[in-house]
Amino acid sequence: MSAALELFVERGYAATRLEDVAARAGVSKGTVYLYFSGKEALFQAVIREGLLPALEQGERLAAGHGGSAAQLLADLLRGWWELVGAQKVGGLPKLMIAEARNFPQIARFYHDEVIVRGHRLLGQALELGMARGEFRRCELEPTLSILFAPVLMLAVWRHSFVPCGCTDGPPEAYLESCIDFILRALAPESARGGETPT
Amino acid sequence: MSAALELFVERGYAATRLEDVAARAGVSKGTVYLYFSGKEALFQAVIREGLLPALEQGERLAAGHGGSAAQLLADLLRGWWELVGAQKVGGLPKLMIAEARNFPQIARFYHDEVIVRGHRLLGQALELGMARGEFRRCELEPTLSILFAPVLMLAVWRHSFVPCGCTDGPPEAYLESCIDFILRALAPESARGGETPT
Amino acid sequence: MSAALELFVERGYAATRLEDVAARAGVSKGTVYLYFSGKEALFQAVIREGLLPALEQGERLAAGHGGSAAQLLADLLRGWWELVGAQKVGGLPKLMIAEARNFPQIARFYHDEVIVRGHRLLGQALELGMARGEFRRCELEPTLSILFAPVLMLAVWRHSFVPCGCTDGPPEAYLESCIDFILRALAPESARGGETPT
Amino acid sequence: MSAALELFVERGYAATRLEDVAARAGVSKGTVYLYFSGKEALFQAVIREGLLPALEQGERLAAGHGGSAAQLLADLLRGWWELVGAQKVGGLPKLMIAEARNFPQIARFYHDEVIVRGHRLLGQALELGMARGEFRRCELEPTLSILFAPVLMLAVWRHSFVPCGCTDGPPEAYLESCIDFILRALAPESARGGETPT
DNA sequence: TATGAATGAGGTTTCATTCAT
DNA sequence: AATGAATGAAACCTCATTCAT
Repeated sequence: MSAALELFVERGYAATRLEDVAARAGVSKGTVYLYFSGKEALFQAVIREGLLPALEQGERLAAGHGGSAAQLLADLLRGWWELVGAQKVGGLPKLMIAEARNFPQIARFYHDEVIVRGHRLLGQALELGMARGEFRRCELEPTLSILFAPVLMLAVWRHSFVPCGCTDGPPEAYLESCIDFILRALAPESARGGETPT
Repeated sequence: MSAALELFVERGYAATRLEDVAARAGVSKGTVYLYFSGKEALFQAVIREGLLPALEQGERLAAGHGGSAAQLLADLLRGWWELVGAQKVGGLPKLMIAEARNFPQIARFYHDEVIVRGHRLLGQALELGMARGEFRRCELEPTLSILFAPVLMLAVWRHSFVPCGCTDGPPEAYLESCIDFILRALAPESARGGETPT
Repeated sequence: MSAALELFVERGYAATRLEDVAARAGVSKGTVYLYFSGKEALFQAVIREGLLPALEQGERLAAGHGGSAAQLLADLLRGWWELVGAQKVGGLPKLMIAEARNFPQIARFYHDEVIVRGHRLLGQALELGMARGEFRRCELEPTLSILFAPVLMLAVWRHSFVPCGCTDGPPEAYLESCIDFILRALAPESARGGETPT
Repeated sequence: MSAALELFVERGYAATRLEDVAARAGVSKGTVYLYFSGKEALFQAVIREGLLPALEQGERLAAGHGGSAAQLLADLLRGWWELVGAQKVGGLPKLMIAEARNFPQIARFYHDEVIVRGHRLLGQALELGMARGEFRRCELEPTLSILFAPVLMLAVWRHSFVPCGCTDGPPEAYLESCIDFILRALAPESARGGETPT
């Protein structure tokens, strides 16, 4: 499954040959069929079992957090990067983006069990911050999508343009820039001089 | 080429059959070979000729803009959405993310001619804002990647999860939330009460 | 389809490779898929279109017949042998016997459209003979199955044991022995001295 | 071997997976190879050891028979049905018909050791009847094939069309009809009024 | 210019067979 | 004696590509 994850992320579903997966896993082609009923089942397994452990760890982190909302938010983003973004499973977002329309069922699973659950996690930090007055009041849903987009894109980039030699895509060091950017955007209205002009 | 764009975006490169491209274009399979030497050449053409017109229009818009930097930035983002994100070419980012590693040459072209050039365009607005004191001072490159990520992700979403029935993906109205979010994050330091805590 | 018929009859469905069918037909493997959606569809076509023409001709023969019932019956059997048994389609009974359980739907089609219809044809001759007093009175259905069995077996033999060098399988001359045997068994009771002892 | 017999008869040689044979026999796949050197050897064993016991019993029955030739013939046919046709080995004729051309050596064995020997057995009854004047004089070989065809077909049918729901194929009750039919056809010429017309 | 029949390399999948345990 | 994980040859099927019309 680790070999399959790598190759699916590298090449996409259709361009990945089961024979290559087997070779990278150090077994023969037929052996793959002992454990997965076919290519699609292997894909499902890769998706389903890829991110759930990281999510659970994230939920534990949130539950045991004692600092400010800003710190919790920052820690969640840094934790996500360490546990997901910088790992092999960090390729899953790219993979799901690429294959969602070809596997709607799996896409819905990923949406419901990963994205929604991840938003719920970040949403707790956001609500906490708003309740405490650390953050300005804002709508939960669009804000969550927006604030997570840069760090998500960082992971997507690592598995698409970066390996092509386009190294000036988002460098990893910019994770801190993301966090800074996000926290500034969430700062309370009262602390600022004027409104945002359009 | 329009048919090819649609299908490549929907299904990815490998899963798109030339026969389907031909069928959607209303011609026969052989006819495709009269205009493109093969599948890869068709893919190249789709990528190369997809976004350049929109970029040029964006550059014209920037050149003739007379308002504030914030307005210019907002107009560029809105213009990108109207001309690119909401159009069929709005699927190109998803397509390039999915296929970059399979076509490194094309990825580099896309990076150099689309991404870098797009950043240069947005960068002008950013620099203008910093020079005028409308925006706080910040590093150009990470900030550009970060501020464009949410709206880029909006387009990517439209072509991956949204067609799978995951409708709570960012709706178009959230474009304005993006702009608001970005402008808040770019607001000058002096206008704010405290530093961003970590 | 002619090549497919030959090979299916020779080797059975599972042991026939599509590539061999293509080779015998003088085309390439892929060409088969232009005309049939797969192996099973090819099999269906072979069965469905194999015997119907011969049946129709048999029905025409019966309709225009003016001789005695015995002559009609004999002509039908001889005609069946010439048009079916001695031809390539004469392998279809063997094929259907071998594959019926693997393709129940096709078996039912064959039963309804070939066997039942064939029995109806022979049944006309039998009923005519009984009405005229040429044949003794007997139940239609078992008698039809019984009287057709020897000539059917002759065709089955030709495509199973005969090609294995078991040449003392029924030769074609034995068709006349069949007819003689059958007509004797159908002779009126009154013409005979005693009952059949058991 | 019992499991193999069932499955070979049901599905044919090629479509039978050794794994299914093992499963139906309640052992593992590897165990089959402890007793048979491979699939073909298993097939051979099934054929070779399937019908010989029944034949021997038939020969004993003939040796100890004291009744009329007609009674002997009828008893042989009834005995064959009970011991072979109605048993699992009754599927062997269908199996051999289907696979003869794929296994010519086995086909010749079956022909020499089963068919020829069976004909010899029936032939004794036929010769006895002709010598006694119970039966008309006729050529031995074609007559044997012809008279055995209906009851053979009954067994073949049981394993091909009947399991497909084509129940109006030869019902088993028709065994007696067969015997009646055969004995009528074998009745002496002198007992009949006229010749068989053609 | 446009077609579509034909091709064959290459993919997924099956399954007889082996062998260490 | 029995197992079952592993193998790889071979089958079915797809589809990019060609070419005569």
